[in-house]
Amino acid sequence: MAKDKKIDMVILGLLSHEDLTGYDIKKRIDGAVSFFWKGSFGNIYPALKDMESMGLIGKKDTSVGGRERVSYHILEKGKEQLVKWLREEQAGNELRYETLLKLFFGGVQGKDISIRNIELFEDQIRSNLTLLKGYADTLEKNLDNNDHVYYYLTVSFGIDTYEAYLKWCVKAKKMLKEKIKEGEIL
Amino acid sequence: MAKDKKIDMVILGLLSHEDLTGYDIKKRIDGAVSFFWKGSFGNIYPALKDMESMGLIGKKDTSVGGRERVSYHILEKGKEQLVKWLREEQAGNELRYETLLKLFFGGVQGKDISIRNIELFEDQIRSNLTLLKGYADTLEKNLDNNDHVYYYLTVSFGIDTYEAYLKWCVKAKKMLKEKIKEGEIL
DNA sequence: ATCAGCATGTAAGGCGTTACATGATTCA
DNA sequence: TGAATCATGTAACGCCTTACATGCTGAT
Repeated sequence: MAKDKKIDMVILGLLSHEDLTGYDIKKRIDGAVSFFWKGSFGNIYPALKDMESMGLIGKKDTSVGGRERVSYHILEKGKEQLVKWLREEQAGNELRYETLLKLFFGGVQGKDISIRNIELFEDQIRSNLTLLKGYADTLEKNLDNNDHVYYYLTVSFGIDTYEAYLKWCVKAKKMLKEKIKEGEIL
Repeated sequence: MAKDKKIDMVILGLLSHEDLTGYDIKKRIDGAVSFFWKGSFGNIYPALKDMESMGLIGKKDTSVGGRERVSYHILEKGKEQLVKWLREEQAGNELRYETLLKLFFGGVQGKDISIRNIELFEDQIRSNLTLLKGYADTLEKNLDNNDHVYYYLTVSFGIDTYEAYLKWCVKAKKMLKEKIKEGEIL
């Protein structure tokens, strides 16, 4: 009974679709997954090693010329663990919004800083939104592929929430401009 | 030049409003802040100790009877650090949505599990939403207090995004029911 | 020739969670 | 009397990030 480390689940999930190298896995995570999960090499390679030794995944040397390349594929035991995790009726959803933290404590200085922080957040969200819409366009084209439906749903979650964020930004800036009256310095 | 550990900023922010014990700080974080930031005793007490030794905050024994009690208050140097952080034009906003991770890999088994996971998410969001609306009601009553405006904005961020989540849940369940045709087992 | 991208990995350090350990007070 | 809440803290462990270290290949 392993401990269900989340990066393991991400890797198993990706490998359930196709064989991948550690480097590939990183690229996949940095793609459409990145807005709801992250991974790093220092994270991925050790996980790969562990799961291989536990018999969850298998490896194959796919080196080309002098360039080292190790591809991993999922094994039966790995698939079982993946499904077990999917069936568990609990999910740790966590957000850490430094922007909100700063806003929460915005009162300690002038409102300009808070407005500026919201604008920075807006910019960040807007560019993420563009990326997500790009993914959505591609996915929409073949929703007959079951897997694409699942991908599309996560992407549309991102789009919907980011759009809600942007609406909130407008409202928040307006409220700060109207409601905060300050005889402040700094 | 300290390292801007986020829990330090949370504590400095809270102490900028009122003197608090470690226990109080935990309670504050578990309140309206909890949906965008978390903290634990094993996190808070050491941070308090460090910041006291660095001269960012001061402590006072406020024991009552035999019950030990240490209250902390913010010092000038602590306030400077807080403001410095607020002015930094970058914010690490991170979400880790296990629900979305599970959905992303939903294709490896039947859609029922994915629908079930969305329903569980919905329940979780709905009860959080009720709490947030409670906070919002209280805060709305005196928005003449500048601090309350800031609190209100973070709470309304939560409400707006949670409402967007719920709308997405309806859409996602519908799409899974319509689009996924499976001759699958298990 | 050089730079970007492919490719693998380790090491140190940072941060946080969980569990443990202890004890007082208040209220039913 | 016992449970809940107040209150402080430590220790072990787990996980991840960052930086480092190395080397090949393909395109300009």
